[in-house]
Amino acid sequence: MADVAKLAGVSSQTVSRVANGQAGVVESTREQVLAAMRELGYRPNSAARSLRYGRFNTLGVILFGLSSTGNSRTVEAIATQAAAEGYAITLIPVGVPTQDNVLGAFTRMGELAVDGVIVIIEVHLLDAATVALPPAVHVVVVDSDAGERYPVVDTDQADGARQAVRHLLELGHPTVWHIAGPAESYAAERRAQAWRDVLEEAGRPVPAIGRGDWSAESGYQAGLSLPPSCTAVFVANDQMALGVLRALNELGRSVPGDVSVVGFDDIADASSYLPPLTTVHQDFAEVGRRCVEALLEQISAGPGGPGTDLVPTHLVVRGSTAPYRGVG
Amino acid sequence: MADVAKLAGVSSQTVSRVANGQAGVVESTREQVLAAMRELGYRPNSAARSLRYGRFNTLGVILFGLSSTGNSRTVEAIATQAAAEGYAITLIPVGVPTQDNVLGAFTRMGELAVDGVIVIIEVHLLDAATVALPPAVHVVVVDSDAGERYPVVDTDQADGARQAVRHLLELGHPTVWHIAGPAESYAAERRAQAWRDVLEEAGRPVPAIGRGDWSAESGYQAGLSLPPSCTAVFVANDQMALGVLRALNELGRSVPGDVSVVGFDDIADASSYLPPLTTVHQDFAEVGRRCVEALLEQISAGPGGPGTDLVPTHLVVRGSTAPYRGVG
DNA sequence: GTTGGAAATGTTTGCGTAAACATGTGTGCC
DNA sequence: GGCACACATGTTTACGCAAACATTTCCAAC
Repeated sequence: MADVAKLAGVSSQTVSRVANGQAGVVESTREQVLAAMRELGYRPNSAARSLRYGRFNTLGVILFGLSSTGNSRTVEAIATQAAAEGYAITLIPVGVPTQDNVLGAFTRMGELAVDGVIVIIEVHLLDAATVALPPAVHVVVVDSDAGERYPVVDTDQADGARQAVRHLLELGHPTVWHIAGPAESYAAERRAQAWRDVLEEAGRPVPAIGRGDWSAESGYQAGLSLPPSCTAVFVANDQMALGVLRALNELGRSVPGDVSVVGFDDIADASSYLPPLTTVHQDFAEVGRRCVEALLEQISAGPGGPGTDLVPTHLVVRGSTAPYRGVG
Repeated sequence: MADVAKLAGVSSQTVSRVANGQAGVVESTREQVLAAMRELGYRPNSAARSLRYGRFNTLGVILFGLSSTGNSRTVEAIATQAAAEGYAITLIPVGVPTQDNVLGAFTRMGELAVDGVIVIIEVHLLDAATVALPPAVHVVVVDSDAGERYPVVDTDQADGARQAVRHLLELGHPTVWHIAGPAESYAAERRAQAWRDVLEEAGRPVPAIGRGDWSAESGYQAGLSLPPSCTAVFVANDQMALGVLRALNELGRSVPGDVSVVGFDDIADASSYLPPLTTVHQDFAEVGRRCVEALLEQISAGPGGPGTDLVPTHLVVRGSTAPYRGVG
């Protein structure tokens, strides 16, 4: 900056004024400064800026993996929204979700140049990590049950699951099987709980639950274990549903002729499955948007109380569900 | 820091030494300082650190979208590798790939606190943006043809495509159709070129090319246009291949009985398609790893020359390809 | 011609950190 | 006992920027 000032024949303060577009600089001076900036390839040092202002204009995102589920779409929405608000996004991936790793991520985040943190992570791991999170850091949690400690933005998992199960019951199926996500996942548990609730409310038998790890392969394995009496399955995400479709195909049971299948997420590919998958649409973009909003609100206005902001879901009916016509 | 120093009854310099784990601090003093740090919830200000050191320990990643193809896996690998090296990742998403937006991203990146930039973006858009990128910023490009200006890390697209097409020819198919990605994509063009080359070398007819936009839906559309004479298709990515499988299913042609299909990417779901997809495996993690390595090398040792670092691919044979048995 | 005041520009200062240098404080050796 | 030397700790300074305050310049009104 000093070099620019010297070349333009002005003080560094004037350079600063020009750089920030402040008023009170005469046009001719401004021109000279801009010319000098160009000549020297000057760009402001954001570290010094941050130091001066006490803010980084950066948000941190702690997450497990981008490959899984809709995480990547949420992150993308967060990044887009943050960019629109003049913030950058810093990613802290936690490879294997051990407690140590999560603690490490929080510690690292504490040392990072961020004004706030969005946590996309299962909360039981968060418990232990809470201690490590500096109290001054603002936090918003996605998809978790931290409602008592932090603001939470979440998809309305329970409602989506209810819609899915009711849809199958309305088609006449005597009951609905369920292939859940990992037991450690709060989202998986809520979907499973809603499934159970609807069945019990309707006075239907509650079949044994299946489990997968969100991957198509695990859905395939779980699908192979479905009994012949099963005519309707609610699968906790689309990728596992893909595996279930494959399993049913190998078992010689047609979808939706013999078995109806509903997924969850409405990923882009779901409409191209064989058959196109009936599934629960999640608005990942909206979740990301609200996260950023809530976090910025918190940063500017101080910590808002905990609480949960639910983003609605809706069922998308495609070709994988059909009326009940008896056990094949 | 000053508060910590006062509480511990030492100078701020000693606090600094403790914080950085430097030698030359007696155990008892160190204990006191650490205690004071804990009590005050002290955490070092990274802006000041960056200002002092002239480095940010942050890498920027410019990209289109995380939802597409293997981008998210590459980004994840980049983030993981960077974290291992003590660097954080800042994401700069470019929503719609217009030239303006790309320029904007580069400008923003120039103002951001990053030591280097990894660009995951088509290079024809990069051309215009090059001007805007400050010369002092280190750059590594992924999956593009910037080989003459920047170091490039890339999957060996051409070799992967060759393996795919040769596999189909070896199965006895008279020729191989191709459904390519968007024409603007360099990766898509290289895969298409390799497909054409292999057919021409083998003296086979080169059918008209199909096109999609990488999405399953576009693959479905392209798949519907395949002529009855087609017995083998090489699809430029797995998601489009999923759409092709659906199209062939609707057309009443069996895979692999009537038509063999090969994809590209080997995404996790591909093994659960109906039938499980034969595809070209890309090592996204390795690409991410090498990117970070190359960039850090550049940062520490000065600009390495341009050039391309190719990550090998290999064919994974599953259930979607079978020997030729005449036109169904 | 002087004076007042607004506008343009310059100077000082501090943000939090760590390198470089300066100052203690003790230990061992002659 | 005195001296040298190693080691622990304190003081000064600069990193790049911008707020706060200080100064200069210029014009208008009398």
